[in-house]
Amino acid sequence: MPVEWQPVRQSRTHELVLQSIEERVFAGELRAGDRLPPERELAPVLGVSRSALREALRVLETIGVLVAQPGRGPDAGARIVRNPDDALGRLLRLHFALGSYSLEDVLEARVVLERSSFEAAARHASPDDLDEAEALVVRMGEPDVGVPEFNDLDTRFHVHIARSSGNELTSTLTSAVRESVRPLILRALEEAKDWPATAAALNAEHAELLGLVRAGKGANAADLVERHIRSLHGTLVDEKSDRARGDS
Amino acid sequence: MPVEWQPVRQSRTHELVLQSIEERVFAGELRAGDRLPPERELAPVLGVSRSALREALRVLETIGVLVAQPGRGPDAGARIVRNPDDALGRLLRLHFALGSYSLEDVLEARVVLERSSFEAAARHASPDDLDEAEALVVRMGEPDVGVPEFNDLDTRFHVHIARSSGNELTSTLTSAVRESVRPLILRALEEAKDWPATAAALNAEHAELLGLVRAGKGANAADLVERHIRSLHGTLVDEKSDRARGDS
DNA sequence: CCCGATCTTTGGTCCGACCATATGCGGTGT
DNA sequence: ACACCGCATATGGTCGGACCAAAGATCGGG
Repeated sequence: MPVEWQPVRQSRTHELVLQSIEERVFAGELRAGDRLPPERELAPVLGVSRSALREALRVLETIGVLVAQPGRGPDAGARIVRNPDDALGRLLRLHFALGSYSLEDVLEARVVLERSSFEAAARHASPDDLDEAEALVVRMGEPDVGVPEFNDLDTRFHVHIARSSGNELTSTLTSAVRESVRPLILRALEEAKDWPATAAALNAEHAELLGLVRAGKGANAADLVERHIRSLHGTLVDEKSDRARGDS
Repeated sequence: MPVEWQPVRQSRTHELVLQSIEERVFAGELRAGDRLPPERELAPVLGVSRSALREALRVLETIGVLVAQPGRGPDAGARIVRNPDDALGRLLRLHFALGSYSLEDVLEARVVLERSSFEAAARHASPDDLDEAEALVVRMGEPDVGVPEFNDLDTRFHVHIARSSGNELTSTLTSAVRESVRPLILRALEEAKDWPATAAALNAEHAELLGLVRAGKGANAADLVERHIRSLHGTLVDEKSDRARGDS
């Protein structure tokens, strides 16, 4: 009796439909790019109403496994896709907002994931990847960048490095985790005392990071990105407690 | 022109509803435990049909942010909750099945996450946590455990350590990533030549891991869990290529 | 042969009804 | 007074049918 009892509640037909479609995915019968039959055909085949079917499809859509387009032609209808990033991002954002994760948890996760990303990027990144990252750093270094754009570029820099590490999963996770704290970072940057100096300091680290990756010094890059992230999150924690005091 | 254009397509009312509810969550107006108004009340307030509202609620439910129960009383209705684990697990399982992530990606992610988990657990785990982990290892060591139960206990051991690391986010990620390859590991174990020997070997490592965590030797535990995971995934890769040859 | 109006397919929405479930209330018998 | 049984009610879940909107397909006219 090691496992706790858990509610059996089945009934809900849209879950059965979901299960049925999932099985096809697991069995490899449904692959990315495949089209599902039109709702009006599939529903009676499965023996459910169109509403129930639609709720199952909506679930698959939020998971990033399906997209639907009205109209006619090869691109219309419900298609199986692989787009986990938005789904994961939304999931983490909401749960972070609900307090499922503390800021410290996010910090540690970022450190762990991005250390790995930078280490792998130092080995696997292609010249094109590095050039693109370079362009982001250059843009961030220009004096006219506002806070929102800087935040956007910063996110893209970190995510881009993760992407060029060659690991889709960790890059997706990195992107999602970074996204989940984006509003916090944005507000922290907005309230920085001396914005140009802050931006310059942050971007100097970006340039150094990129240099280390380019030189193949993965271990050094990992250490630096850990410091980079920890210092930024340090200001966030202060910010958060400030706000807590202010709100109370 | 740094950012790519992206489709504007709004229209879909259930997405607007979703956005509206999300905003309340981000603003802190909706917190875990809160109840939403009944669908029949909320829909007209938002100016949408009940179906559209329901599809939005379904999205929130699959994200693990909402649960709904029929009936009457304080537990009935739609409630905000924090249950990211199932949602994340399903997401990764499906995307892994669709080939969004390679087995190597999952391997690296597991290594990175679990190294961190074991290192943190060596510092933060409570005696109760360790005792529970101990019970799992003991059970895994008994000779009558079948493959499915062993796989289940193994999963729970790794997830339990992650939980006791004190980091909700990495433990959720660990659990989800481990879940996504569960069927593969299950099949690999089932096809092991000498199952009792395999189980004993694996569990010896579990016992050693637990000992290191108990002794506070986080770095050693991290190294060992990395070897532990890599060796297991090594058999998985073989298994997968075997199957690829067989299926072709 | 090209262009535009119209048709057809397909997802998106709405409405109204009914079903299933679980609580709350009230009546009834002891 | 208390226990039990059954009905009312609130709530999510499902169903069926209708209509709307988008976008390629089709066909007719120039």
